[in-house]
Amino acid sequence: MKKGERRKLELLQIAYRKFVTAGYENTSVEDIIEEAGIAKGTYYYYFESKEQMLEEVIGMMIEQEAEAARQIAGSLIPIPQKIVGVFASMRPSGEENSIQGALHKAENILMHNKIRKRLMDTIGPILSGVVEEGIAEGIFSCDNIPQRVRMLLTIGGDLFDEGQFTEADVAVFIDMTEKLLGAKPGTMAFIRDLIGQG
Amino acid sequence: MKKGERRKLELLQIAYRKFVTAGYENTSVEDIIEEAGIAKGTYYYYFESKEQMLEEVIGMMIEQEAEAARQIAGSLIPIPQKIVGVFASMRPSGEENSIQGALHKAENILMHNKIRKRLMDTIGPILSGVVEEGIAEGIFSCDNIPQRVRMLLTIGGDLFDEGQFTEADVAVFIDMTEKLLGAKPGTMAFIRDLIGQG
Amino acid sequence: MKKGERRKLELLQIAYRKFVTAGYENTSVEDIIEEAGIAKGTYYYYFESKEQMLEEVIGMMIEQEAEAARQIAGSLIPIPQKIVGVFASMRPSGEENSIQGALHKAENILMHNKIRKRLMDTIGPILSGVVEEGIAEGIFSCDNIPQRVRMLLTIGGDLFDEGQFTEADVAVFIDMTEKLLGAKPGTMAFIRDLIGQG
Amino acid sequence: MKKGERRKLELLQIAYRKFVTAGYENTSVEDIIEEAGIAKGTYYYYFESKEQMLEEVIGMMIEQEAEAARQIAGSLIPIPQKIVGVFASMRPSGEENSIQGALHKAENILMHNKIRKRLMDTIGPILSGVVEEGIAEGIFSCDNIPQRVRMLLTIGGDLFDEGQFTEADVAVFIDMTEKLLGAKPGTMAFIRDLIGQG
DNA sequence: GATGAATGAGTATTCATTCAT
DNA sequence: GATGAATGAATACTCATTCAT
Repeated sequence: MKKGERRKLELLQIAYRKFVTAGYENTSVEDIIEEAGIAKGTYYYYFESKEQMLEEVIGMMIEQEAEAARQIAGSLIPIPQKIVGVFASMRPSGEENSIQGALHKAENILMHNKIRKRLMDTIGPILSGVVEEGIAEGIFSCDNIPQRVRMLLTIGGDLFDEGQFTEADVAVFIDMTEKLLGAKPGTMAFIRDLIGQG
Repeated sequence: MKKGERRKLELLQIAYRKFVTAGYENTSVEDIIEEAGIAKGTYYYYFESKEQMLEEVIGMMIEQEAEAARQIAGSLIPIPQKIVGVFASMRPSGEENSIQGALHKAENILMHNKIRKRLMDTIGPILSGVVEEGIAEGIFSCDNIPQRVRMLLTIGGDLFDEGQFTEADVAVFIDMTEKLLGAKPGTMAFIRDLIGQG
Repeated sequence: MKKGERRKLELLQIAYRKFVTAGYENTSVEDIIEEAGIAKGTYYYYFESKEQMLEEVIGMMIEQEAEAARQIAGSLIPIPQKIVGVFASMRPSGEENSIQGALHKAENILMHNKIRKRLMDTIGPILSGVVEEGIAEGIFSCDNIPQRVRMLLTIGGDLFDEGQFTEADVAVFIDMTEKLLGAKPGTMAFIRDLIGQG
Repeated sequence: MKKGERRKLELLQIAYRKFVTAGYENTSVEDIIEEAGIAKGTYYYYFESKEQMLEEVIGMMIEQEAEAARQIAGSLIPIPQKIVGVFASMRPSGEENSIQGALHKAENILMHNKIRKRLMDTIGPILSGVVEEGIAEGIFSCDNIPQRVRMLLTIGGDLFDEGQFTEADVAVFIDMTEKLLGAKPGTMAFIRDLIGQG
């Protein structure tokens, strides 16, 4: 990695943290360069505009999550577990948990939505692949896979992103997943055990 | 209606149109008063701030849609039709159709999200009532009604609000609705006929 | 007192409290009428402008303090005590003590200065009278009485208005007062006992 | 001096003149940048806010006057002349005389007071030093020097800042200064000759 | 005496972006 | 690669005052 690339990456990471903490709109270019210790001009040497930087920041995030999802999809664990694993890969892990909360503050809707959309495009196909695999194995049985996957992702996002869901929510989600994919009742029941924190 | 009230209503309507057309953030107070032909001071005589005005604008919209939904829920049409009707009441009608498209431009996410949330709180209970009625009549059969209704609304919003959906989307939506509510296959099939425009 | 007069007085008192608490500039006409429970128009029925109201408020305060000073000057207590008494009459009493602190907040300089000036014009002559009386009695001995009184008031104001003064301040003040008025050393020493709180 | 520094200084000087002529509150940022021929953004590149600029303007003034006072205090002229010289250093000189008048217009109280306070803190110690020197030489004789100096400055400010004082004022001021510092009568009498303009 | 709707001039501040060096 | 001085459009909000009713 060249020197310039490293600096760009550093800027992206600083920006990511700021965007996600304070919101894209509330983070000024000034804020970013101040923390990075560089001059205004330097910033615009690396990025065309603030908005374009946002796209790169999001691209970086997405790529990480997509990579994790692909790993899971390609692994040897049971299909239902893969489904859940792919979902989980979309959720910020560890220390970023606090960040996730911030992602839902009113000021972050713009970023949140952009992420949502691109996540749908990237994770969607991966998940569809898993479902197809499940159909081949006889675990699932359904048509219109992309459409069903989209619904799954939509509801999953709505439910789990907020970080606030009840047991009833989970129960209904399990029920719906099974029915949507045409799985035997109980196929996805193990989800309930995975989700403790709520 | 008193003189002041009429003017306030007029301002709300102008703002509504602007917010929805150009986005909340891209509409300046200046824009609004210019069209209304009033002075800055007059604007602030009626509204504490631009943001508070947004809340009132949204409240106005919601109330209209909720009223329509209540009418439908209270009417004598078949339960499945009521479900669809309530959904339909959430969609802007007639001339506002062009507006609806705008509601999804990136600049409108803030407003869009505020509306979404409040719609969920207002329409949700009405829809739940209809589902309960359906259960009483033996048409539906399910538990955790509020959770299921929420999912229905989430997916419905995602699908239909954008104004872009395919036949496959509708097919899956019908399938999912029936399964989510525990209805006999075909119960909601008539939806397909209602939706022609896409 | 007619009805209108009573209302005007009430407004003056509300304004006085607000001006002195929050500062003249930070008190809007709105604030005043809100507390008084009257309409904008009514306010302007009683006062030409906000500034003119300030003059009336100050006039009211001054008149009260001047009256107290005149009483003391006309009483039968010893001359040195009269001097001190007149000084004391300028200081807000009792519950207004908290107010006095506020009178020195940056926001109140305008009002504070206006008061200072008018106090000088009103209390000055009264104090001069007392000094002349003291000269007649042989307690004091000096010329240019108004000038000396002015200095006394200036320093007294600077020292005591702030509410922050040390023993050394008082000692020097006593010394200076005696010398300025040509009194025997110790004549004003009793002041020290009067001032305990600081 | 770097390019940026020069421009900042230029802005400070323009602002100083405006503040002092028209008053701080009556001078808009617009007024300043218009005369400087720069853009809004440039102004805020150099100053965080208008208020912070005021602080810098005052700091600049104070530093000049303090420097003059220090020179006088460190020179070889007789002590009484030093006292007067230090006082004189506080008064704007030459062309700024017209400015001085303006400093007392009602609109300038805020600035005036800020200056007064900081002047007390800066000039006070210098003057105290001179008094101590005088005591060492046997010209003065007193305790509580800082307190006495403060009174001197307070009265001096009240008297001379306004630019309006009579012979009687000066006579009493001389008398008081001598007594306050414990000097022999006549020690400061030369002041009378220095002040001709009134 | 009293109302309250209407005015509109006035102002500080933000911030992404550019470009000569 | 890097700097940092300069830009200037954009904007929400305040408030004393007026006047028809």
